[in-house]
Formats: sequence, structure tokens, C-alpha cells
Amino acid sequence: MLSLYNTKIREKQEFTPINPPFVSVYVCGPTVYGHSHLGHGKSYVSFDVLLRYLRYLDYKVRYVQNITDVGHLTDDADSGEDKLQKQAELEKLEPMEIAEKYTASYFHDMDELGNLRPDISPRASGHIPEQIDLVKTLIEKGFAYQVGGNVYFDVSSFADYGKLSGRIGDQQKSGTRISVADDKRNPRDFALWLEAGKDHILKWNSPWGWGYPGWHLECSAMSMRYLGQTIDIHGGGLENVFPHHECEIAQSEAATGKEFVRYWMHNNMVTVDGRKMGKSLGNFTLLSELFSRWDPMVVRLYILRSHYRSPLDFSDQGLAGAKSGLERLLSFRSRCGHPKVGTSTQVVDELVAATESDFRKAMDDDLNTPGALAVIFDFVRAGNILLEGNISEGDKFQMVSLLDNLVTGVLGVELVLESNGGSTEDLCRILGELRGYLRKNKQFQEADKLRDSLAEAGFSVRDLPGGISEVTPDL
RNA sequence: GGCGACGUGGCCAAGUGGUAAGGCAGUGGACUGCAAAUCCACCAUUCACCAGUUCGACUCUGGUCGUCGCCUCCA
Repeated sequence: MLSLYNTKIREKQEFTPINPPFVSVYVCGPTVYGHSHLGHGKSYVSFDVLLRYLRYLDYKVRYVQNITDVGHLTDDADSGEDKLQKQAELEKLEPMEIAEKYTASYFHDMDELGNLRPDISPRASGHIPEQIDLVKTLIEKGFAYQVGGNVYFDVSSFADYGKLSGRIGDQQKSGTRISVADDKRNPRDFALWLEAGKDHILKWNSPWGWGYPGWHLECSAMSMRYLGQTIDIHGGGLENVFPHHECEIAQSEAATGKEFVRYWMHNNMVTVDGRKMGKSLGNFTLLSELFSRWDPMVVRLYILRSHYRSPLDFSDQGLAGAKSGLERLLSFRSRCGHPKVGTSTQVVDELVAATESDFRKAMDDDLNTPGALAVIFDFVRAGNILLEGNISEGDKFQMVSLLDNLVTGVLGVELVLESNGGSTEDLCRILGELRGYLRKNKQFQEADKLRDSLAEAGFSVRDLPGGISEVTPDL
């Protein structure tokens, strides 16, 4: 039975969807005004594994992840400067060109990491009418008020405000650095709709004049549009608990009178020397930069080696460790080859069954991927021992299926190296045969020269007993 | 000031009341023409520190120290 840590109650809880087998999942997507860094990678890999595991458990999941292409401000509430607009000015492009460019970049990086595409990737800019409707409803129901061209949510009208984050009282430091907009009734009130200044490019007409939606509105509006008023799981980064998710709850529940989200899931940060990786500190490493030095699957495995609710401290040493680990998995997978279905022995059947059962136990426990990986590594050791002996195609097939289901299927770690139409694989086989032939004939100099050349070109050679050699491309 | 999280071997990282998973690195051995891979063995009497509860605590309670996140957009 899957249990998930629910931020709402701050403990693990058995997961039961509202309408099994259907599960609705909403995850806060990126604001597309820059390339993705490792922090984005960790977050979206974590939720990708959630999705994959839910599907492995035969749930029918609808996964919505927004693209924020409007409405977030750069810093202070009074500057009124849109992030996208600012970036557009820097790059001398239209804001929508910026959105398009970085949306493409985001999807490219996520594809590289092996994340499955969301079922729906709604753009905030494409859902302005829904957001305006939501604001109207909130005004009608007395949860929001208009001041000039601005509309604010009246926090005092919603008793549960602050419940998720535990910020109930008024002890928060507020207005120390931000100049609190003085037309608010209460400093804690947050904007639903803001009047656009003269220079504001991204703006829409509304009952309150030309403006743009508040920072938190889009997720509520799009979540309700595609997943209904109450959703099963809402995910996001830990830093979004307050204010973003708190505001989403207030808006949504005030408007519908129903519970907005049943399970709140938050993933922890990537840190660098103990400090949060992020835009503001400028200490981020872009995924594209990582991919130039490490195979994307190395990065993925690196992320999965720690729990999603633990911070991940970025280090090259950690990545190197992940690389060695991945090589171990790849090497085992490659030793199994491409076996055909057949009868398998009891020993292998039992090993495979026990592994799958232990793997599920780890994953059921709030997606314990480090634990699940430990189970896989134990399996690989046992499998390697079996491969030393003479095992049948059927046995190998069982083991390969397990790897494909769990490691590739659930964890999303691809274990078959891409080759162009199989030609690389064929060449490796032929070169392996050649080295085997040379060794058999004790032409060691030639055999070693071949091995050296292959190493230079980025291939490893493994000699097996019986004069057989294998050639595999390096990571 | 308020809310919250964390501190496990050289590095990374699970475990959360019954006597420390796994990965990386390292050491010794087997195998090998040599290497690599693989396998075997070794590698924390101990889980920041101090009290307490308990037959028993890394795991619960209280305290101390240290680190970090959020309270401003951020995955």
C-alpha cells in the first residue's frame, strides 16, 4: 500500500484516490524566462517517479503541469516588472518569444532526463478568462475586494489561511524590505489582479481594467479547469509552501467551498556547499552544462540516490559516484543481452519475485528511491553470480524484464545505450569477436592494440571466460 | 522574531523501539596472457552532544551545540 508524506498533516499517510483507479496530479511548472538548472531537474525527476510509480500500480493518472509565462514579478511588489518582460528587454525579444524559447529549452532538458511529458502543459497566458472568472467569483462571494484597478484576496475572510505552512499568527516579519502596497486592507492580503502600468506589455482587459493576474491565480484556475475542484495530489518545491500554495488553497477553497487538494507533496532543494541553489544566489548549474560533462542518466541516478524530501548537496564527487553506479547497472544489463522468452528456473523466479516485492516495499514508503536502488543493487550482485554459471535464455529474460520494469519503467533510468539503428551495437559485437579471435590465437599485441584504440575512441572491452570478448560504449 | 527541516563510516545515503541497507572510494584474495569487469573477504561496538523514558534507543521525550530552508519571485 502506497503511503505518501502529506505536508498538510506533516506525516505519512496511506494514499487513496477520490475516484480509483483515476488519480489527478498537478505539479507547479517552471516560469519560462531562463534555462533549467539542477534544482528544476531534481524537482521534476522526483514527480516523474511519482507518476511512473502510480502508473506501475495501475492507476490511471492525469498529470497536469503548468508553464508560467506571465504574471510573476521580478522582486518588489511595487516595481510591477514582469520577469518575462525583463528578460525580453535583455534579449531584445518579445515576451512571448522568451516564453517560447525557454519552454522549448525546458522540455528538451526534461526529455534528456527521461521525464515523461505531462498529459497537459497549460500556459498561464492561455487561461486568462478562467482566472478572471475566478476573481469574479471571489469578489461575489465576499472573499476579495477591488481597489482601483487592483483586486486583493481578503485573508481575514478565510479562516484556514496559514494552515498549510503553519503561519497562523501575525508574527511574520512583513514589510521590512518590501514596500507593502498601501491600498491593501491588510498587509497579508495578496493580489488576485493587478492594474498594468503604461509600460507593461503583458496585459489583458478585465472588469477591473487592463491588467494581469496575480502570482498565485493560474495554478488554481488551471488545476480546476483540467482536474476538477478537488484534486488528489498537488506537488511543488518546498519553497512554494508559503506563500504560493497557501494562497492557492485560499483562493480555490473560498471559491468552491470544497477541499482543494488531498495530498500536498513537496520536494526539497538542491544545495551547493549547504546553500540553496537558485537564481538569487547565482550559484546554479544549468542542466545543459551538466549534460555536457555527464550523461543525463548519470544526473538522473544522482538525483534518485537521495530521497525527494532530503536536500541534495551538489558535488562532482557525488556525480562521479552515480556514474560508477550506473555503469554497474549498464554492465549487468549488457551482460544479459537480448534474451528470448523461455522457461525459467525456480531460483531465478524467486529472486525476481523477491526483488520486485522489496522494491515495492521501498517505493510504497513515500517513494524511497535510495532504498529501492539498494534492492536493485542487491539484485544485480545476485544476477552477476548467476551469469557466471550457465543460465538459460528464459532466466535471462526474467532478469531483463525485471530491470526494464523497475529501473527503466519506474525509476526512468534508461539502461540500453542509444545507438543509431543498432549499427553501434553490431559493430561492438563484431569488434568483440575480433578481439576474442586474436586472444584465442595468442596474438596479444594485436589484441591489446585493438583494446587501446577502442579505449581511445570511448569503448570498453571486457574479456569473458572461454575466449569471448565484449565491447561496450562508455558513458 | 515566527514557522519548519536536518546533523549516520573517507564521500554520498537508507533505516526511525530490538541490536547499523546500499552506492562510491579503499584494502586483501579469486579469476585473467596482462588489464578491465565480475565474485569473495575486510571496511561505523556506533548513529552531533548531554540527560530521561524503556528489559532494550540511531529510532521516543527534554535540553545543548551546529547547519539549512521559508517568512520577497524562485523547483
